[in-house]
Amino acid sequence: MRPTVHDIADKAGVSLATVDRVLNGRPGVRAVTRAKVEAAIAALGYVRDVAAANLAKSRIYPLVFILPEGDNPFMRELEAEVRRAGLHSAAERTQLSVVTVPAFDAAALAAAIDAAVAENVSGIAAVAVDGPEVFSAIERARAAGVPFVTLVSDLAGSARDHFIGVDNIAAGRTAGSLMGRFLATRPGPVAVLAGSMRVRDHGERLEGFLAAMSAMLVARAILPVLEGQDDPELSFSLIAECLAEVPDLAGLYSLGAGNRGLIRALAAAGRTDVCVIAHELTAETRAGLESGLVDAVLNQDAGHEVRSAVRVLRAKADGLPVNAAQERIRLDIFIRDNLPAEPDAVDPSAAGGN
Amino acid sequence: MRPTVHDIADKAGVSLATVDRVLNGRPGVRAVTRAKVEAAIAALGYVRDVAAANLAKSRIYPLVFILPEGDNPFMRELEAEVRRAGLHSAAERTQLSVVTVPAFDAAALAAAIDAAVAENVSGIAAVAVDGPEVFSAIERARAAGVPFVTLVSDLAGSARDHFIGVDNIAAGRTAGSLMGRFLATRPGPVAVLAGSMRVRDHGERLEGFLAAMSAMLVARAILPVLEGQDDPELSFSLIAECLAEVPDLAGLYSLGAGNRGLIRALAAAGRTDVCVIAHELTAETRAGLESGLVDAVLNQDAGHEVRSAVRVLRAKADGLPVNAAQERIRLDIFIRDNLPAEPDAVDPSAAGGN
DNA sequence: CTGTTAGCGCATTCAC
DNA sequence: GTGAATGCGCTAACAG
Repeated sequence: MRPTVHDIADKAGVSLATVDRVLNGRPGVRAVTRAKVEAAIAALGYVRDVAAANLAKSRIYPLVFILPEGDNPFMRELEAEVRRAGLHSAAERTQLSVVTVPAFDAAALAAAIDAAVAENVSGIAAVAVDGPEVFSAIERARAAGVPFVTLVSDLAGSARDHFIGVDNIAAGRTAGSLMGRFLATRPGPVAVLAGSMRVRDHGERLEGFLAAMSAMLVARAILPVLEGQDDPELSFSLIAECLAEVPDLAGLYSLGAGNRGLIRALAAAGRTDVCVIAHELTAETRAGLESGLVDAVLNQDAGHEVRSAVRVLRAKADGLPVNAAQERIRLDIFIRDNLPAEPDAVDPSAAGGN
Repeated sequence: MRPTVHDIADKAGVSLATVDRVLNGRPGVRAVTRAKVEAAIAALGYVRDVAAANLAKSRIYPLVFILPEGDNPFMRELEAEVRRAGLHSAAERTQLSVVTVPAFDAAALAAAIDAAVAENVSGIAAVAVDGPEVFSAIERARAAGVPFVTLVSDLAGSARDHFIGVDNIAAGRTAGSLMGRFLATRPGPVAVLAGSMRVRDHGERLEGFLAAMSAMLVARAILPVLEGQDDPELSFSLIAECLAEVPDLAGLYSLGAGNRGLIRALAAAGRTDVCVIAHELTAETRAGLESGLVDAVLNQDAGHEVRSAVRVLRAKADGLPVNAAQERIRLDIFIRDNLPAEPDAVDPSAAGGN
């Protein structure tokens, strides 16, 4: 049987309470006593039974996810994953909630962060918008002792505890590399559709993409970036216009959302020959892959991200270390042939996750 | 607060023990009493606290993984992942062990299965070899009440409870599709290196690959399959010979192991122009991607597979349902640009996993 | 500073 | 058939 607190209490010749104090780094223990207990812990190779600990402290951790509102399918999927995780979050003694704010709006995000802090939550995860208000709001949260993680789009240099999302520069590079290989020697310029440069993920993806394209053997013109605000309508008109103006367009990299509009414009123009690479596997991009209109989709798994955020925030709330390697979010590549089965009805009894 | 067994006992006007009996489907309860309790459970929307339940029944579940021996890097990684999972398996009250048997040897596998059953384990996961001995051994295990899952390579039609691994036909199709796109209009035949047709995953990958290649616009000759027995030396000579005999070889699909030999042969011949697609991200294939010798690697995450196997076997042992959608193993595509960071030192404190 | 005690939600003897 | 009592490993009042 593996050692318990009792064993270490016996071995150290102290009481359970004292063991608990040193185990949890609480004050009120003489240095010598502490040393004895720590020696016993080490000697017995004790590891705390987290389940039992959680059971005993029937504390619950309210965690809030702040996401952009609107019909960005990936964000809605993220929201759905939070709700899904919420179904069996009781087991981890967390209580998940979602707050939505206008997209690309730093002031609104900052206000939502402050509100969450005022509500005394145990942790905040947010899709970061770049802006000074956001930086200071994050600082206030951390000053108030509230753990904070950025989700999907990072804000390096801020006070956030952790970033949960893919390496967006590598994502852009991957897109560029695939685009180059798929196009091979075929001539023609490449267009890029972004949402907004106010979120860093879009900027980083563009950076990686340009780097990879410029490293290709075949030099290729990259048209000026189109900013579609992640809006399907705006994206539709931007792409439609681009297709009309650039008849020899060879490739299209969509590094943000608004893909519904993009696909509609391509279909309307009957341009199945353009090599299209988009981000996030949603109903739209999946249909695009299946119909052949889209060639590859780069994806980050929303479910993984949500679960990772929960784990990290809980760890931070408890002052425990997080294993960075474990929490690294992978960049998935999907083509028509490795599409996962359609996600079917949610099963609340589901646990863990891969 | 969410309802507990006490609440339902009160509501139903019975004792804790009775509640527990109906909760766990144990006999010794009158139909009327059972109905009352079930009504209370439904009314309160009770859901069992699994952590507390596990704590109470301090039972442990010995699970055994049966893997092929030898220096197949993917199998060794699988083994390492089992040990890694074993470090924090105490939390799930499981005790993991690994048994290795000669590769592609149905009789040895069957014997190992029987031995595990004799040791009275709570569950078995094995990389299945095709053969009648294996079928009957699986049947004996199941007859003895021991849950059984196939890992990596399935044995559909057998008595196994579940298969944990990728859809290998889709994997082959993906390889074929990528190969076709990467080669584009470049002429030349394609070679296929397999391990052995005695494991179904290799057969299925081949099937998918051939299907995708034959669906390509550009017809292309596929050379007869080379069987390298997952052995680096044998694979080396087969590939070296092939490269010598087929100077215009355009592509090479390695659907099994032995990639160290393959890469060595390519490097020796200086054939960086051949489009190479291989399986499993190991030190060899990673180096191949980085050096440009390998163009794409299809991967199944060994860590995910091990954790999935543990979850499924535990669920089966407890008679609980498994969420098939949750346990689906994805096929990862890696190219040079989306390679994950080198796995660093293992952190035993790590939990869960994505 | 340190120890005693009573739970957390559930499973399991053992009586009745 | 059913119920009372005890313990799983840990935390948290409350005493000393």
